[in-house]
Amino acid sequence: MPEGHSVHRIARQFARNFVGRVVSASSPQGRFAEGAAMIDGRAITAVRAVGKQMFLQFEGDLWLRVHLGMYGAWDFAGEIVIDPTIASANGRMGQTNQRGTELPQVLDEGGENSLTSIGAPRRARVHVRMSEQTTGLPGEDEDAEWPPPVVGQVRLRLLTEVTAADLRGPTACELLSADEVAATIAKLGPDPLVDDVTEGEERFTTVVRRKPTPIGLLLMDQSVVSGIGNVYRAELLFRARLNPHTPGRDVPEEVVRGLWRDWVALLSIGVETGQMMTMDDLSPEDYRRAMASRDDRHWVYHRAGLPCRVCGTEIVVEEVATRKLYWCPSCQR
DNA sequence: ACGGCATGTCCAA
DNA sequence: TGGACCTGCCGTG
Repeated sequence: MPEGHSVHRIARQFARNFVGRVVSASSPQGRFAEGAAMIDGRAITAVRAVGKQMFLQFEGDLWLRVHLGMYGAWDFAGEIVIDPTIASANGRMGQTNQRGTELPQVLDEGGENSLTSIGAPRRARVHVRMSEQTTGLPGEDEDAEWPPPVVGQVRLRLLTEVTAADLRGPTACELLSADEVAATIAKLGPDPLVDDVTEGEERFTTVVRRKPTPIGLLLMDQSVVSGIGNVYRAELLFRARLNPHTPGRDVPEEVVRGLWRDWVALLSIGVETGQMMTMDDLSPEDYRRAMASRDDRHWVYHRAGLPCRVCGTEIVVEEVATRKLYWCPSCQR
Protein backbone atom coordinates (compact mmCIF):
# COMPACT_ATOMS: atom_id res chain seq x y z
CA MET A 1 0.00 0.00 0.00
CA PRO A 2 2.32 2.68 1.06
CA GLU A 3 5.16 3.80 -1.07
CA GLY A 4 8.16 5.33 0.61
CA HIS A 5 6.53 8.59 1.62
CA SER A 6 3.99 6.91 3.91
CA VAL A 7 6.65 4.96 5.73
CA HIS A 8 8.63 8.11 6.45
CA ARG A 9 5.50 9.80 7.73
CA ILE A 10 4.71 6.93 10.02
CA ALA A 11 8.27 6.88 11.29
CA ARG A 12 7.97 10.55 12.21
CA GLN A 13 4.85 9.81 14.18
CA PHE A 14 6.75 7.19 16.09
CA ALA A 15 9.63 9.57 16.63
CA ARG A 16 7.27 12.14 18.13
CA ASN A 17 5.06 9.90 20.19
CA PHE A 18 6.89 6.69 21.02
CA VAL A 19 10.64 7.12 21.00
CA GLY A 20 11.94 7.52 24.53
CA ARG A 21 8.89 5.91 26.10
CA VAL A 22 8.19 2.57 27.59
CA VAL A 23 5.49 0.71 25.72
CA SER A 24 3.27 -2.18 26.47
CA ALA A 25 3.07 -4.51 23.50
CA SER A 26 0.49 -7.10 22.66
CA SER A 27 -0.79 -9.05 19.71
CA PRO A 28 -4.58 -8.97 19.96
CA GLN A 29 -4.80 -11.15 16.88
CA GLY A 30 -2.27 -13.56 18.34
CA ARG A 31 -0.04 -13.96 15.33
CA PHE A 32 2.79 -11.95 16.85
CA ALA A 33 2.27 -13.02 20.44
CA GLU A 34 5.83 -14.19 21.06
CA GLY A 35 7.38 -11.11 19.53
CA ALA A 36 5.07 -8.80 21.42
CA ALA A 37 6.01 -10.51 24.67
CA MET A 38 9.67 -9.91 23.87
CA ILE A 39 9.28 -6.16 23.56
CA ASP A 40 6.56 -5.64 26.14
CA GLY A 41 7.66 -3.25 28.85
CA ARG A 42 10.73 -2.00 27.02
CA ALA A 43 11.40 1.55 25.94
CA ILE A 44 11.56 2.42 22.28
CA THR A 45 14.96 3.98 21.69
CA ALA A 46 14.98 4.87 18.00
CA VAL A 47 13.09 4.64 14.75
CA ARG A 48 14.41 4.38 11.22
CA ALA A 49 12.64 4.34 7.89
CA VAL A 50 14.38 3.12 4.78
CA GLY A 51 12.39 2.78 1.61
CA LYS A 52 9.22 0.92 2.42
CA GLN A 53 10.49 -0.54 5.67
CA MET A 54 10.44 0.80 9.18
CA PHE A 55 12.66 -0.27 12.05
CA LEU A 56 11.89 0.38 15.71
CA GLN A 57 14.69 -0.06 18.19
CA PHE A 58 13.88 -1.28 21.70
CA GLU A 59 15.95 -1.33 24.84
CA GLY A 60 18.53 -4.06 24.63
CA ASP A 61 19.20 -3.31 20.94
CA LEU A 62 16.27 -5.39 19.85
CA TRP A 63 14.75 -4.26 16.57
CA LEU A 64 11.28 -4.59 15.11
CA ARG A 65 11.14 -4.64 11.32
CA VAL A 66 7.81 -3.79 9.74
CA HIS A 67 6.95 -3.90 6.07
CA LEU A 68 3.34 -2.97 5.35
CA GLY A 69 3.18 -4.67 1.99
CA MET A 70 0.13 -3.75 -0.01
CA TYR A 71 -2.46 -3.93 2.70
CA GLY A 72 -0.74 -3.05 5.90
CA ALA A 73 -1.51 0.02 7.97
CA TRP A 74 -0.72 1.67 11.27
CA ASP A 75 -3.58 3.32 13.08
CA PHE A 76 -2.76 5.85 15.76
CA ALA A 77 -5.22 6.64 18.49
CA GLY A 78 -5.39 8.57 21.71
CA GLU A 79 -3.41 11.66 22.32
CA ILE A 80 -0.77 12.24 19.72
CA VAL A 81 1.61 15.03 18.94
CA ILE A 82 1.54 15.84 15.28
CA ASP A 83 4.97 16.10 13.77
CA PRO A 84 4.99 19.56 12.16
CA THR A 85 6.93 18.28 9.16
CA ILE A 86 4.04 16.11 8.10
CA ALA A 87 1.11 18.26 9.11
CA SER A 88 -0.80 19.20 6.02
CA ALA A 89 -2.26 22.62 5.61
CA ASN A 90 -5.86 21.56 5.90
CA GLY A 91 -5.38 20.53 9.46
CA ARG A 92 -5.49 16.83 8.92
CA MET A 93 -2.84 14.40 9.80
CA GLY A 94 -2.81 13.47 6.16
CA GLN A 95 -2.15 9.87 6.96
CA THR A 96 -3.86 7.64 4.45
CA ASN A 97 -5.08 4.11 4.50
CA GLN A 98 -4.64 1.78 1.58
CA ARG A 99 -7.43 3.32 -0.41
CA GLY A 100 -5.89 6.71 -0.11
CA THR A 101 -8.64 8.08 2.05
CA GLU A 102 -7.77 10.39 4.84
CA LEU A 103 -7.20 9.04 8.27
CA PRO A 104 -9.00 10.67 11.10
CA GLN A 105 -9.37 14.34 11.32
CA VAL A 106 -7.14 15.64 14.00
CA LEU A 107 -8.37 18.35 16.29
CA ASP A 108 -5.99 20.39 18.25
CA GLU A 109 -7.26 21.71 21.49
CA GLY A 110 -7.90 25.21 20.34
CA GLY A 111 -9.94 23.86 17.50
CA GLU A 112 -7.64 25.67 15.14
CA ASN A 113 -6.93 24.35 11.75
CA SER A 114 -3.30 25.19 11.26
CA LEU A 115 -1.14 22.31 12.33
CA THR A 116 1.64 23.65 10.18
CA SER A 117 2.07 26.64 12.41
CA ILE A 118 5.55 27.17 13.66
CA GLY A 119 6.31 26.68 17.29
CA ALA A 120 5.85 24.03 19.87
CA PRO A 121 4.04 21.00 18.65
CA ARG A 122 0.41 20.92 19.51
CA ARG A 123 -1.35 18.22 21.33
CA ALA A 124 -4.02 16.62 19.28
CA ARG A 125 -6.44 13.82 19.81
CA VAL A 126 -7.42 11.22 17.34
CA HIS A 127 -10.88 9.87 17.96
CA VAL A 128 -11.51 7.71 15.00
CA ARG A 129 -9.53 5.31 12.98
CA MET A 130 -9.32 4.97 9.23
CA SER A 131 -11.44 7.15 7.02
CA GLU A 132 -14.33 7.83 9.30
CA GLN A 133 -14.90 11.43 10.11
CA THR A 134 -14.35 12.72 13.56
CA THR A 135 -17.65 13.28 15.26
CA GLY A 136 -16.64 14.21 18.73
CA LEU A 137 -15.51 17.53 20.05
CA PRO A 138 -12.39 17.75 22.18
CA GLY A 139 -14.43 17.81 25.35
CA GLU A 140 -15.85 14.44 24.61
CA ASP A 141 -12.42 12.92 24.81
CA GLU A 142 -12.90 12.62 28.52
CA ASP A 143 -15.27 9.80 27.84
CA ALA A 144 -13.18 8.11 25.16
CA GLU A 145 -12.42 4.53 25.98
CA TRP A 146 -8.85 3.81 26.94
CA PRO A 147 -7.22 1.82 25.68
CA PRO A 148 -9.28 1.96 22.53
CA PRO A 149 -11.25 -1.16 21.66
CA VAL A 150 -9.51 -3.45 19.23
CA VAL A 151 -11.18 -3.38 15.86
CA GLY A 152 -10.46 -6.03 13.25
CA GLN A 153 -7.23 -7.94 12.94
CA VAL A 154 -4.54 -6.20 14.93
CA ARG A 155 -1.18 -7.94 14.65
CA LEU A 156 0.57 -5.67 17.09
CA ARG A 157 -0.59 -3.00 19.48
CA LEU A 158 1.91 -0.62 21.06
CA LEU A 159 0.69 1.51 23.93
CA THR A 160 2.22 4.35 25.84
CA GLU A 161 0.34 6.00 28.66
CA VAL A 162 -1.56 8.15 26.19
CA THR A 163 -1.02 6.88 22.68
CA ALA A 164 -1.91 3.69 20.84
CA ALA A 165 -0.50 2.37 17.58
CA ASP A 166 -2.19 -0.60 15.97
CA LEU A 167 -0.50 -2.55 13.20
CA ARG A 168 -2.68 -4.53 10.84
CA GLY A 169 -2.01 -6.58 7.74
CA PRO A 170 1.75 -6.19 7.45
CA THR A 171 3.67 -8.38 5.08
CA ALA A 172 6.54 -8.40 7.56
CA CYS A 173 6.62 -7.93 11.30
CA GLU A 174 9.61 -9.51 12.96
CA LEU A 175 12.28 -9.00 15.57
CA LEU A 176 15.87 -8.66 14.43
CA SER A 177 19.30 -8.10 15.88
CA ALA A 178 21.19 -4.92 15.06
CA ASP A 179 23.36 -6.89 12.64
CA GLU A 180 20.34 -8.25 10.85
CA VAL A 181 18.92 -4.76 10.51
CA ALA A 182 22.18 -3.54 9.06
CA ALA A 183 22.22 -6.42 6.60
CA THR A 184 18.65 -5.70 5.56
CA ILE A 185 19.36 -2.05 4.97
CA ALA A 186 22.57 -2.83 3.11
CA LYS A 187 20.57 -4.63 0.46
CA LEU A 188 18.45 -1.59 -0.25
CA GLY A 189 19.12 1.04 -2.86
CA PRO A 190 19.50 4.68 -1.86
CA ASP A 191 16.66 6.50 -0.14
CA PRO A 192 16.74 10.30 -0.58
CA LEU A 193 15.67 10.82 3.01
CA VAL A 194 18.32 8.51 4.42
CA ASP A 195 21.31 8.83 2.16
CA ASP A 196 23.18 11.87 1.02
CA VAL A 197 21.31 12.85 -2.13
CA THR A 198 24.46 13.39 -4.16
CA GLU A 199 25.83 10.00 -3.25
CA GLY A 200 22.42 8.53 -3.87
CA GLU A 201 22.35 10.00 -7.32
CA GLU A 202 25.73 8.47 -8.13
CA ARG A 203 24.76 5.03 -6.87
CA PHE A 204 21.45 5.07 -8.69
CA THR A 205 22.91 6.34 -11.92
CA THR A 206 25.78 3.90 -11.92
CA VAL A 207 23.57 0.89 -11.37
CA VAL A 208 20.87 1.88 -13.86
CA ARG A 209 23.39 2.68 -16.59
CA ARG A 210 24.92 -0.77 -16.27
CA LYS A 211 21.74 -2.81 -16.65
CA PRO A 212 19.94 -4.18 -19.69
CA THR A 213 16.76 -4.34 -17.58
CA PRO A 214 13.91 -2.06 -18.65
CA ILE A 215 13.85 1.17 -16.69
CA GLY A 216 10.24 0.46 -15.75
CA LEU A 217 11.43 -2.54 -13.78
CA LEU A 218 14.54 -0.91 -12.35
CA LEU A 219 12.52 1.86 -10.71
CA MET A 220 10.51 -0.74 -8.79
CA ASP A 221 13.60 -2.70 -7.77
CA GLN A 222 14.23 -1.85 -4.11
CA SER A 223 17.88 -2.81 -4.43
CA VAL A 224 18.30 -0.14 -7.10
CA VAL A 225 16.39 2.66 -5.42
CA SER A 226 14.30 2.60 -2.26
CA GLY A 227 10.71 3.55 -1.79
CA ILE A 228 9.32 3.79 -5.32
CA GLY A 229 6.13 1.81 -5.89
CA ASN A 230 3.70 1.38 -8.72
CA VAL A 231 2.24 4.86 -8.64
CA TYR A 232 5.49 6.78 -8.41
CA ARG A 233 7.04 4.54 -11.05
CA ALA A 234 4.41 5.37 -13.64
CA GLU A 235 4.47 9.04 -12.78
CA LEU A 236 8.24 9.40 -12.75
CA LEU A 237 8.47 7.76 -16.16
CA PHE A 238 5.83 10.05 -17.59
CA ARG A 239 7.39 13.14 -16.09
CA ALA A 240 10.66 12.13 -17.75
CA ARG A 241 8.76 11.34 -20.98
CA LEU A 242 10.53 8.01 -20.90
CA ASN A 243 9.43 4.76 -22.49
CA PRO A 244 9.22 2.18 -19.69
CA HIS A 245 10.77 -0.51 -21.87
CA THR A 246 14.01 1.35 -22.46
CA PRO A 247 16.92 -0.67 -21.10
CA GLY A 248 18.58 1.11 -18.21
CA ARG A 249 21.90 1.34 -19.99
CA ASP A 250 20.25 3.05 -22.96
CA VAL A 251 18.71 5.83 -20.90
CA PRO A 252 20.88 8.93 -21.33
CA GLU A 253 22.85 9.67 -18.19
CA GLU A 254 21.26 13.07 -17.71
CA VAL A 255 17.83 11.49 -17.91
CA VAL A 256 18.77 8.93 -15.28
CA ARG A 257 20.01 11.69 -13.01
CA GLY A 258 16.81 13.56 -13.72
CA LEU A 259 14.79 10.56 -12.56
CA TRP A 260 16.64 10.50 -9.26
CA ARG A 261 16.23 14.22 -8.72
CA ASP A 262 12.57 13.98 -9.54
CA TRP A 263 12.19 11.17 -7.02
CA VAL A 264 13.87 13.37 -4.42
CA ALA A 265 11.31 16.08 -5.14
CA LEU A 266 8.24 13.84 -5.27
CA LEU A 267 9.19 12.00 -2.09
CA SER A 268 9.57 15.26 -0.26
CA ILE A 269 6.14 16.44 -1.42
CA GLY A 270 4.67 13.07 -0.48
CA VAL A 271 6.09 13.16 3.03
CA GLU A 272 4.91 16.70 3.64
CA THR A 273 1.42 16.35 2.23
CA GLY A 274 0.73 12.68 2.75
CA GLN A 275 -0.46 12.43 -0.80
CA MET A 276 1.15 11.25 -3.99
CA MET A 277 0.76 14.53 -5.83
CA THR A 278 2.71 14.06 -9.01
CA MET A 279 1.38 16.87 -11.14
CA ASP A 280 2.85 20.33 -11.08
CA ASP A 281 2.19 23.76 -12.51
CA LEU A 282 -1.45 23.52 -11.59
CA SER A 283 -3.71 26.47 -11.17
CA PRO A 284 -4.90 26.94 -7.59
CA GLU A 285 -8.24 25.55 -8.67
CA ASP A 286 -6.75 22.45 -10.28
CA TYR A 287 -4.45 21.96 -7.33
CA ARG A 288 -7.37 22.01 -4.96
CA ARG A 289 -9.20 19.51 -7.11
CA ALA A 290 -6.14 17.28 -7.34
CA MET A 291 -5.61 17.26 -3.60
CA ALA A 292 -9.27 16.47 -3.05
CA SER A 293 -9.56 13.56 -5.42
CA ARG A 294 -7.18 10.76 -6.17
CA ASP A 295 -8.48 10.66 -9.71
CA ASP A 296 -7.06 14.08 -10.42
CA ARG A 297 -3.63 13.69 -8.90
CA HIS A 298 -1.71 11.81 -11.55
CA TRP A 299 -0.57 12.15 -15.13
CA VAL A 300 -1.04 8.51 -16.12
CA TYR A 301 -1.54 6.26 -13.09
CA HIS A 302 -4.93 4.58 -13.12
CA ARG A 303 -5.87 6.39 -16.33
CA ALA A 304 -6.01 3.53 -18.85
CA GLY A 305 -8.20 4.45 -21.78
CA LEU A 306 -8.41 8.11 -20.78
CA PRO A 307 -6.83 10.81 -22.89
CA CYS A 308 -3.31 11.83 -21.99
CA ARG A 309 -3.43 15.14 -20.15
CA VAL A 310 -0.71 16.48 -22.44
CA CYS A 311 -1.37 15.08 -25.92
CA GLY A 312 -4.78 13.42 -25.77
CA THR A 313 -3.54 9.99 -26.78
CA GLU A 314 -5.18 7.13 -24.91
CA ILE A 315 -3.20 6.04 -21.88
CA VAL A 316 -2.35 2.36 -22.13
CA VAL A 317 -1.95 -0.19 -19.38
CA GLU A 318 0.11 -3.35 -19.48
CA GLU A 319 1.06 -5.99 -16.97
CA VAL A 320 4.73 -5.74 -16.11
CA ALA A 321 5.89 -8.26 -13.56
CA THR A 322 2.34 -8.73 -12.24
CA ARG A 323 1.81 -5.02 -11.74
CA LYS A 324 -0.13 -2.66 -13.91
CA LEU A 325 1.98 -0.13 -15.71
CA TYR A 326 0.26 2.94 -17.14
CA TRP A 327 1.91 5.14 -19.74
CA CYS A 328 1.37 7.39 -22.70
CA PRO A 329 2.72 5.74 -25.87
CA SER A 330 2.90 9.08 -27.57
CA CYS A 331 4.59 11.26 -24.94
CA GLN A 332 6.90 8.53 -23.70
CA ARG A 333 9.13 7.40 -26.55
C1' DA B 1 -23.89 -10.06 0.48
C1' DC B 2 -20.33 -10.75 -2.32
C1' DG B 3 -16.53 -10.50 -5.58
C1' DG B 4 -12.84 -7.85 -7.34
C1' DC B 5 -9.18 -5.11 -6.55
C1' DA B 6 -5.13 -2.58 -4.31
C1' DT B 7 0.45 2.17 -3.48
C1' DG B 8 4.16 -5.34 -2.30
C1' DT B 9 7.20 -9.16 -1.88
C1' DC B 10 8.69 -13.86 -1.59
C1' DC B 11 9.13 -18.56 -3.02
C1' DA B 12 8.54 -23.02 -5.40
C1' DA B 13 8.18 -25.26 -9.77
C1' DT C 1 5.81 -17.61 -14.03
C1' DG C 2 2.23 -18.53 -11.01
C1' DG C 3 0.64 -18.77 -6.48
C1' DA C 4 0.51 -17.43 -1.69
C1' DC C 5 -0.07 -14.17 1.78
C1' DC C 6 -1.90 -10.07 4.41
C1' DT C 7 -6.75 -7.00 5.09
C1' DG C 8 -10.28 -3.64 3.95
C1' DC C 9 -12.83 -0.84 0.61
C1' DC C 10 -15.80 -0.22 -3.18
C1' DG C 11 -18.76 -1.33 -6.84
C1' DT C 12 -22.37 -4.30 -8.16
C1' DG C 13 -26.53 -6.61 -7.29
